[in-house]
Amino acid sequence: MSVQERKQRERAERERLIVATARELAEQQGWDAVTTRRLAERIEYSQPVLYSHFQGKREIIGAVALEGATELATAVRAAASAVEGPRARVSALAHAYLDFAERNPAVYDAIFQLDGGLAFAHEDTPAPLKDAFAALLESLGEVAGEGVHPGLFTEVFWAALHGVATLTRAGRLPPGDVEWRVNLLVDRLAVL
Amino acid sequence: MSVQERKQRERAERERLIVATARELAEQQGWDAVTTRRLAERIEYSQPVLYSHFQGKREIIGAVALEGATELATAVRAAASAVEGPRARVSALAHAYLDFAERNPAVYDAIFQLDGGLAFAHEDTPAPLKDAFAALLESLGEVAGEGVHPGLFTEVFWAALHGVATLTRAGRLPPGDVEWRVNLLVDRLAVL
DNA sequence: CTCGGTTGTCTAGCGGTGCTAGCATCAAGT
DNA sequence: ACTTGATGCTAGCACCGCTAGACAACCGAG
Repeated sequence: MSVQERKQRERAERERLIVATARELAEQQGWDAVTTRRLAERIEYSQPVLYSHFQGKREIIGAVALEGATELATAVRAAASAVEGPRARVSALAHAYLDFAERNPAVYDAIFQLDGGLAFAHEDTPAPLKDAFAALLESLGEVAGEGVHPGLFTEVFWAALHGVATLTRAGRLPPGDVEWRVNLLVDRLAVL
Repeated sequence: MSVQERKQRERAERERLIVATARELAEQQGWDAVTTRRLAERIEYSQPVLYSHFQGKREIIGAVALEGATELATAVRAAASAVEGPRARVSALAHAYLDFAERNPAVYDAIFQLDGGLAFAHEDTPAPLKDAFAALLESLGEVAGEGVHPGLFTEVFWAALHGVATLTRAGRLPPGDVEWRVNLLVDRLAVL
């Protein structure tokens, strides 16, 4: 028994190594550089080993996305709970969100831009993704305003943050003015 | 002279054919299906011909993006000028924008998601892109509110639309409720 | 302690990608 | 009519995601 357990442990360990290496490589050189060959070389195994853990590259991206979604949820909750009052909370949430996107661009892409084979907005959406949305909802639902469904309000506020995050990073919006943009979104969208 | 002119005309015609075919193929089967081989076969020339018109695939995507940006600007202006009053104008603009993104997903990606080698938010930004932003600014600048820079306001409003458009299409937001989302954005962000 | 069988990993290769070197062809200008 | 230059083609490079099949290492049974 113990032999099989050890092997299982080692296998799980190697799987974590694959995901961590893929993430590292993506952050360092972009997702284009994350090829199965390079990834295999970095973990010091041959290519087919990757396919004994994941169905394909898409599933590896998906694994990075789930890991990232968990961290995003944590970051958002931590920021929101660190301050008092709805205005400060929403503002802190927005900053935490944009900060995460800026500091982990590859992971953010894995979650929201790339095809990781993940389902969204269905009942079979993976838990980390649902939880990340829940983390937003916890703070944003409070400021939806009367007669506005908290979930729908959260979606719109989130979409606005997402737009700012992606357009900024893609060079479509000039950097800087983050503080200003967040203030505008919070002041106008949130009902305090 | 006339011979050279004819050749130049034919060459320009072929370039248009390449861009139109790339766009068509992308809309039909997605950008992944737009390979240089398939594209060459569709225009009934060999691959290297593509490279006598464009530096590479990226530049072809860029050409589709520029064409799309021009159309987007036109669509936005047409929608805005068709109605009276700031509220209706901004609402019409938002609908036109989201409509364009939904009906031309591949072109929208070429403009805003893919790497077409285009510069944004610099002085050497291609004219069609600057003009598309200008089209937004014309209507949105009016409702920025006092003390708020029209350009910065336009960027934020645009980012919100972009977020809604991309998240919806990627399945990250449930479809439907478009009317509702637009109303929320217009009512809260715009100062009427 | 040996021996089958299973389990795990690797080498090699398939069809595809973007891109290019170098050759053939054909038309224009002398 | 001949040369010359432009033009498009064939063939091939290095790389991609992915997989079949060979091979080695380890397990439990006798």
